[in-house]
Amino acid sequence: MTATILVVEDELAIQELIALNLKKAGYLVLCADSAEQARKMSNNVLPDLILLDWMLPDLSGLEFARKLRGEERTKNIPIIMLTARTQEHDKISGLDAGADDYVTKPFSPRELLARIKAVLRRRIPEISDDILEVGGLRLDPVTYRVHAETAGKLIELSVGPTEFRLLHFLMAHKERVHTRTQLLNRVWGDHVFIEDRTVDVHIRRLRKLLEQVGKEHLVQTVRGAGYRFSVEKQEESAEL
Amino acid sequence: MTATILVVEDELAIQELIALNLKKAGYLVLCADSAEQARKMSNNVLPDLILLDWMLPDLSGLEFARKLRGEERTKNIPIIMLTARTQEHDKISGLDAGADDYVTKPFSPRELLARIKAVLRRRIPEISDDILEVGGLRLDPVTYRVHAETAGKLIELSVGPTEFRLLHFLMAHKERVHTRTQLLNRVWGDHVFIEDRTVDVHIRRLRKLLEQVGKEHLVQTVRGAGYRFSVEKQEESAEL
DNA sequence: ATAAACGATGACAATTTTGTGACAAGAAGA
DNA sequence: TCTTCTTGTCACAAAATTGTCATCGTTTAT
Repeated sequence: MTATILVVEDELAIQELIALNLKKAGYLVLCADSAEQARKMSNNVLPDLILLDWMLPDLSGLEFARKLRGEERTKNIPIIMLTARTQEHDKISGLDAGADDYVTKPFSPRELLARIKAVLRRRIPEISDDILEVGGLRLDPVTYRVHAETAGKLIELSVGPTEFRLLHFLMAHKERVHTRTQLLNRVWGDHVFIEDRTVDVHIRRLRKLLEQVGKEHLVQTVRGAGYRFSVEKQEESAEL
Repeated sequence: MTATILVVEDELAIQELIALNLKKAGYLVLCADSAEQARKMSNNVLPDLILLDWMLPDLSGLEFARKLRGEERTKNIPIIMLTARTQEHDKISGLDAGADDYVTKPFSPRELLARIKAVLRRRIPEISDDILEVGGLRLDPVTYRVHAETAGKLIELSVGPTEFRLLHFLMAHKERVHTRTQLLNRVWGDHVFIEDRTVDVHIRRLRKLLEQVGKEHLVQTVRGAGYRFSVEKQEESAEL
């Protein structure tokens, strides 16, 4: 559960404060006060999360984030941007460059910690190529096939590429509710500009497929939140 | 539980003394010896509490407090005034400017610490994604599910989005009374324009759900104050 | 005791959210 | 090129949620 966090911040007072906070919270902390130094550090140790100030002496935090995202080794490390600016366009370009979250100065250490926790918790393990078997469904990422077991018989479903990825993701993270935006980011990709409602349509298509084998209950709607792949029944509240 | 405290005090000896004490008590400390310096610091970091000397070289502590109160980001940070004067009218104008408490010099570190603790205790903690289990209820923010244990059986409740957030908040801050306005701010959001009474209705809906599993006693009314989620039984008012 | 304040409750209409079929643009393949 | 599939968006239908109100029951104060 302990994670290593790399703090890139050139104002030493702030750097120190953050470091203290993080250490108290049980994280391992690395500090750098420039992009160059940060680069060197991440050559040796790959942190679990990077806390990155927007303004750095040698390179803008934005550029640095882009660099990190560009390299295979570092591209999946979550980044939290620390920025003094509050303009909307900055938010967008910060997130666009791959920041997972951002915190504007002045920030409260308490809030920062909460966000760090949130990002780390959100960190979902990479999807592997393992065969997934959940709720009578069997999905094989290698052969791209989905089979359903109904009454002892195995039936293959013809799933389109997108539905396959969607189902794959949902099965890999079953029981957990995913917002439409999360699904777009994880299944379609981080940078797509697609309507949230599109997810609904694909969920619909997925359900249609699962209907053929009587498994449509596996994909559940959580009103106001998102969707969930779940083996447990969705409980009807007893009526009054 | 650890909090960040900004100490604004121009007498270095005192500043140091305070800082030492606070650090010993496990707080994170930032120091400034002028309003100007304090302002710079609060551009970067929002402390959980500000310890503010009445007399500063550049600006009176009073004015500084007013400034803090005037800005959206800082207006909710509790302030403890440190003053050498003991006149009643100073107390009043100090509190008027938004100080939550004040301590007169000379003070005992023990007293200062006690007051700091008291002020910080009022602070409402953040909500996290942890599973909450209270009074036979189990709420899981990740799966968006609420289960109740009745007679050894687990029953899932179908909770709507708002009731879910409300229940989440109440459970996260159990045993504490929340006014309707506080609930609106924390559950609905800060800037909504919704009637206070609406909270009643949602409390009612929540209770209705909990009734199904015989847990309606968990949500209690505190007349004239607000509502409370409590495991302890509501006391029968013993008359005097 | 009576009035005033406060909270509980049921009803309801407006709004929000989700389901669903259709469609056109594009991709892939023959 | 001509099909065939896939996919993102839209419009509308269906369903659930939610804020407000009117009313009623309780407690508190005068």
